[in-house]
Amino acid sequence: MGRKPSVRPGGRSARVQAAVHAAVRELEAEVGRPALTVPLVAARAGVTPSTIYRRWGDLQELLSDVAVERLRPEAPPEDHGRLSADLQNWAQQFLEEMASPPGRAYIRDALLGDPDGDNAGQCSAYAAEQIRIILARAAERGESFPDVETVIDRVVAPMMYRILFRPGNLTAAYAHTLVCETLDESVASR
Amino acid sequence: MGRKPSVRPGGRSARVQAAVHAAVRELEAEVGRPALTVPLVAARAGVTPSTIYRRWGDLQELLSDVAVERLRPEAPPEDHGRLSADLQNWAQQFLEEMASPPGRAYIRDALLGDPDGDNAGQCSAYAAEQIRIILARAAERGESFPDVETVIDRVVAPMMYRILFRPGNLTAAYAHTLVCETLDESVASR
DNA sequence: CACTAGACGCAACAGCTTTGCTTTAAGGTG
DNA sequence: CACCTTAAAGCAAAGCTGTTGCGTCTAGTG
Repeated sequence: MGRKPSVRPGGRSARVQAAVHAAVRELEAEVGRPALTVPLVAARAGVTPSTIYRRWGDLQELLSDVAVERLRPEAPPEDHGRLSADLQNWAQQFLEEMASPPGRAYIRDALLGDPDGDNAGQCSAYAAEQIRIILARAAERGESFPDVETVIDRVVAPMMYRILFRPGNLTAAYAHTLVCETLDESVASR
Repeated sequence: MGRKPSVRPGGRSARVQAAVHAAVRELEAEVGRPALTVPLVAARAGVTPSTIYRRWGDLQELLSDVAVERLRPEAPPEDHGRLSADLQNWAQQFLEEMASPPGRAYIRDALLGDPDGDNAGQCSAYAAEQIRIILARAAERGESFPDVETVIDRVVAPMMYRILFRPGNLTAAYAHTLVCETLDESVASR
């Protein structure tokens, strides 16, 4: 890849990057995603279109970048004192966020303009990190707990699959069930 | 939506649809996906570009249609006489097909030009149907078996999640483990 | 302080996409 | 079977997007 993060961190390039990202977010809110075009974004950002084409390649890759940024969790998961509560809470928030129309749009964007699957990997890493934190807390408390991969396979993956491939029918109860099943088994296996 | 399947089934429309789909497949093999353009496809299909734009909207939606067609299973899953063998076999074939570079490309295309998530739903339905057949056979044999949703959550979803979000590291052994865990539990729960 | 290299601006061009209008053909009706 | 209605395809022109070569500028370097 070697395009996006290798930007000459402090200076003109950084300003351009920030201006373009900001322009995308503004215009997305103003005119809607389908009406976005590279020249439009460029004009808003005070940049020439060719700059965007050279740095990002096309609109999809740019949107992919912005989407990943938006999918980054802003804070570590809340601490409710118990693994089950932590995980239930996190899973339900995650589902709510990701299953909402804007959430879906971001996921799709992140996946789409992403030839190397780098941005998608980033999204997955965000979720994994949040889960790691939750499980680390459980470890400190002396609770038994599953490993990160198991939680991803049993909780995150099913939710994502449904979000992407089966629009509709996504309830908090579904997340609840997934977490319960995962934890029951992890306890049983000890 | 009301664009694709509502075509006036028999006649010119159908011929055009077939010609365009065929043109996409041919050109995809000849010049590669990134070089595909609407005018190019139109020329090969013996159609004017505006026809494609009016019927499909843009190249992505057209590719999405073609991709879904390619992801449709050609035959019912093989019968190996035992649920575990049937499911193991199917899961490994599925993973191999979907995780391959062309498989990934089709999945991405199918998801991409798909505003309503209609095509994605179709993909999911294909997999569900194959699983349903496998489980129905198990039922006939008197074996205990999980339900379709469970298999999707425990086997299909984790594979798809990894394919989409974590490029690399997809082995047949992974599919094997997923199936084993799913079946063990379903047996234990009886 | 001069130097090098990467990034942006500018401008022109090629090609895609859109759109109004016309023509064709499918399916229904008397 | 001929006619009528209507959806879809052809055509052509206009607008806009995406591409590329070249000159300029800024940021890091010796």
